[in-house]
Amino acid sequence: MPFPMTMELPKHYDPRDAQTRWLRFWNERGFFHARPDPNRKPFCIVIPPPNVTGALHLGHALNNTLQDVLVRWRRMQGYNTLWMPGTDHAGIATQAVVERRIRDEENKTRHDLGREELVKRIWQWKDQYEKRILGQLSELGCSCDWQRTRFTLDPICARAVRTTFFKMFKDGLIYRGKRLVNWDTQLQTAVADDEIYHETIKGSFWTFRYPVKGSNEFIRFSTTRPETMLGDTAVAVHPDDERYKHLIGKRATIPLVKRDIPIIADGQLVDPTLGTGAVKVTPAHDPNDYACGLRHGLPMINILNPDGTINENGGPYAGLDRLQARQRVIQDMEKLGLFDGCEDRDIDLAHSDRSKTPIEPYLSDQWFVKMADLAQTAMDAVTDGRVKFFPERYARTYLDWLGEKRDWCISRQLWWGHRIPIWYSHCPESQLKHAFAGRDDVTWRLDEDNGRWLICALADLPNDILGPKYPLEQDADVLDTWFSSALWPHSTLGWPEHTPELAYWYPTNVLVTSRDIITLWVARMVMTGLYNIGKVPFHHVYIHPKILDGFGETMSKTKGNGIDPLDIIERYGADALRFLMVHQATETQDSKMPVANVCPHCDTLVPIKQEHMYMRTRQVTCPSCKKPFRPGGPWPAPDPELPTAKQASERFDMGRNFANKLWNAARFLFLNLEGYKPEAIHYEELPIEDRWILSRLATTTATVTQHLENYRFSEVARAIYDFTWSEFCDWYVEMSKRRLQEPAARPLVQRVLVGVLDGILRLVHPIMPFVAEAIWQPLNETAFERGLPTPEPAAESVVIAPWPRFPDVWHDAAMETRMGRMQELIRAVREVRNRYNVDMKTPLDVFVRCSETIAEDFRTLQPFIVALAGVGRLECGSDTGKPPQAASHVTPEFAVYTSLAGLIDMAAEKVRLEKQLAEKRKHLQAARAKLANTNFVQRAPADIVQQQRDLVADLQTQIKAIEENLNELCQE
RNA sequence: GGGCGCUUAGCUCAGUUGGCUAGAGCACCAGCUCGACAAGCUGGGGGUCAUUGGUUCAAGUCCAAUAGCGCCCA
Repeated sequence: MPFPMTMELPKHYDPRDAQTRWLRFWNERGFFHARPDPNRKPFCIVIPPPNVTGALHLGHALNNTLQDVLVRWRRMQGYNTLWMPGTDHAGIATQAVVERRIRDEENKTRHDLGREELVKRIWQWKDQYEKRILGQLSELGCSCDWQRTRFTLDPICARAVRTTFFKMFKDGLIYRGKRLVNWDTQLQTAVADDEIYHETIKGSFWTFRYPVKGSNEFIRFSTTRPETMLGDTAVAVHPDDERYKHLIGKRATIPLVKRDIPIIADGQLVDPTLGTGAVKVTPAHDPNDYACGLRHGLPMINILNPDGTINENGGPYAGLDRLQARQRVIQDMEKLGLFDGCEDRDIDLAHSDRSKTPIEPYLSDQWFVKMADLAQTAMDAVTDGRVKFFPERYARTYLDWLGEKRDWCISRQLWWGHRIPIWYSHCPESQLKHAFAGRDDVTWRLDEDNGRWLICALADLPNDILGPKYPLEQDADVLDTWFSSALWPHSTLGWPEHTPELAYWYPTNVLVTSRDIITLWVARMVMTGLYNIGKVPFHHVYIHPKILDGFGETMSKTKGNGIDPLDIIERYGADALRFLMVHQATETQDSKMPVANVCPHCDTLVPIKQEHMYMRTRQVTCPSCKKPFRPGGPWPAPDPELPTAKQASERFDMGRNFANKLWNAARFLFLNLEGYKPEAIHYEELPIEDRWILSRLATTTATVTQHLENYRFSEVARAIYDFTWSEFCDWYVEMSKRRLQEPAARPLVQRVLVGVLDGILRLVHPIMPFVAEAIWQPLNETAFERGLPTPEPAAESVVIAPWPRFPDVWHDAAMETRMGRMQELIRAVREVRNRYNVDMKTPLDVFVRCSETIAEDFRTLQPFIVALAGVGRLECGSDTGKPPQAASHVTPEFAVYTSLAGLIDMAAEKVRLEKQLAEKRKHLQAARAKLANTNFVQRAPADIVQQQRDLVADLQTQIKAIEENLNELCQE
């Protein structure tokens, strides 16, 4: 061996080793920490803060990988890059999880524990999960500035929340009002519309009668919720319904509570063709009735206590649970002879996502933010282009929702969250003026409904600040989580302080999120950003697809079809996970990810079936080793008898294999770098193959950069993968092998190999940072000075290496054509070899008929053709003939004859050629038909027409050649 | 009910502004341990681009309708 090995990498890439080693290195060097520096261009992303409710899932892996790709790329481009990490307290979700645990483990409610103790417990939960989540992000390779990690309840965020509330209150944007809310009687809080789900249950539809006052008549109506009769304040009929016209304006009596209510006409609420055509109206307990109540100015009678029992308005039914009350109401109406029957019916019933119990529509006091002006400013920001959505169509979701300008209910009856900074007092105003004289951090307004003061303050007010006679009472509720999330882009940067960070990085550059929170979160961030700062929070919003399971269902813990990113990292490596995430991030489609259980005994992947979901299957037998295991799922405890499977998906093979391929390409280089000397390359002096790979490298780099700019992540992954594997490894590395053995050629090919690898590592780093660094570091030891066209000392880490850019002139279409021809020739010979089962050790003689120019090219490339196709004799030229007993392959530019003396199967060869001939003739016919069409020739662009003409000529040549070959075969 | 997507090879997906003989990974078939890589190499088979109609010289790509699937809003 003329050149001894210099350095040998292990045969396989070891993701675990790379992850631990380089993560530590990056953190030690502080690459991810950023400080404002007016001399540099800023780039900033704030993380969509994950909930501390639970650990991260694959959706988070996708979301955060894409952010990290952008951040690592921009950092390499020289931007002073800040990725702000943090977590969200997720009010109701987290409180519900902790409450449920306490119920399960200690059989206690939050009321048993008390507010202080419950909140303490939730903080413990938060600490545990925040740590877990940040750890997961870190293992994923996220290059966040960990020193700046925020939490939506921490003092910095709290100050922003308080300041915003105060400002809005002062500006009259926050008010107290009644609202029909979705009441969760178990958790005893209102839940948002997006926190409920609908389920069809078997219910009943009862028909009753109310006597009409001052007549012998009755009015009949039907209901699925008889107990709400206690809160009825009207009976409505359709204004055009002849059956009831004479009753409109009269009154009916609710016998159970002896209340007289009007019979009203309402064309919106009543469909005269349904049921009896009369509808009881309970404005305080039904959304449609509520709207009707507003239209007609009806009283709204709340009949429920917060726990779902009937309150004092229910008269004799007070204290009963609503379902008990329902039965009593039915019985009592029956006793009165006013019950007219009951039928079964499927009812679409809203349930709380948090407690899984049925929702009660419930009229309660809540705090609201007026949306009219705020929403308009946020809409303007998108319509005038200050905020742009990628893909564009999502702007519509945003604008449609904001356009409704529905006031935002911001109060939640919870204990976990930002307490509403409002204190109540019944004191005379003079008392307030006296107590708060000269203070601009306190403001108040009269609550006219209750005749008391609403006092809002920036800092907590002591209860006795108004003196012993007027103790202050703070509102018990907390703010909607989204209120603090809405401030995230500026609160994390230190607002309301005028921090250098805020001045430097706000507005941030892009928000990366999923489409389901465009309205809840994105819209509100824009509103508050504009309101507090006067500038949009970010210029771009990139909406990425969702990852579904193999059956097209969203992954969730309850279904047991989710995958823990750490399972994937452990099995395939973080790079593999990241690569797949980027590869899946296409513009339009959600992507399905079939999930499998990994047999804990033999490591076989056993696909999850739909019937396994929701823990319906407790035991699966491995089809391979026949041993039983428990499928992965949200099991409450380990099974003492059965091991539980981890989950995986074969889809990640692609990423793992790619990382390994890149690793091995590097491994090959390291085995061949002995004697490497950095030196500038001179493009004009390079041989074809070098110019070709540089052309491909330059093109790929430009393509990747452009796709990144447009958030076309999938294309980025694809371009890098194809270039690295199908061009660099499959062709250039193979071609380099002989040159490395030639002392004269070796220095140059080493430089190009190193230079291209260096470029690949930089391109791949945002997607697969660990493998990139794991190669970059040893490369720094063997080839510290490198790069094309002029070598330079390498950066100490690929993380801070400059993003590649190559001269435009390197892109050379002609060179790519020439190499393409060589590849086709080699493939043609290989195909013959495979077909006749001739191994590579047996050289085949090859004859090529082609133009002199092409022949010259082939002669130049002859060493490669010989090596890669296993060619013995190679003859090319315009008068090269077909030897006897040869297989042929015809292209528009050349015909290849591979000599198969003694091997050829004439009949099989003939069949093959005839099949080809038929195909070519078919295409020729199609192309001719096009050209025969005068419209085509006249109206299509000239180059397209010419293209067709060329195609016809090519096909004719090929057909002629095939025909000749066939003739000759027949004669042989 | 309103809106937004999707339907391309057995599976999972690409296919930028209409201009190819429609691509990839996995799976499948055949061959290969040659000092980068079997997590690999070489070659192969496999598609009425959901259906119908329209626009166009030209449609997987644009328009409309139909069917199925998904999401968001009410």
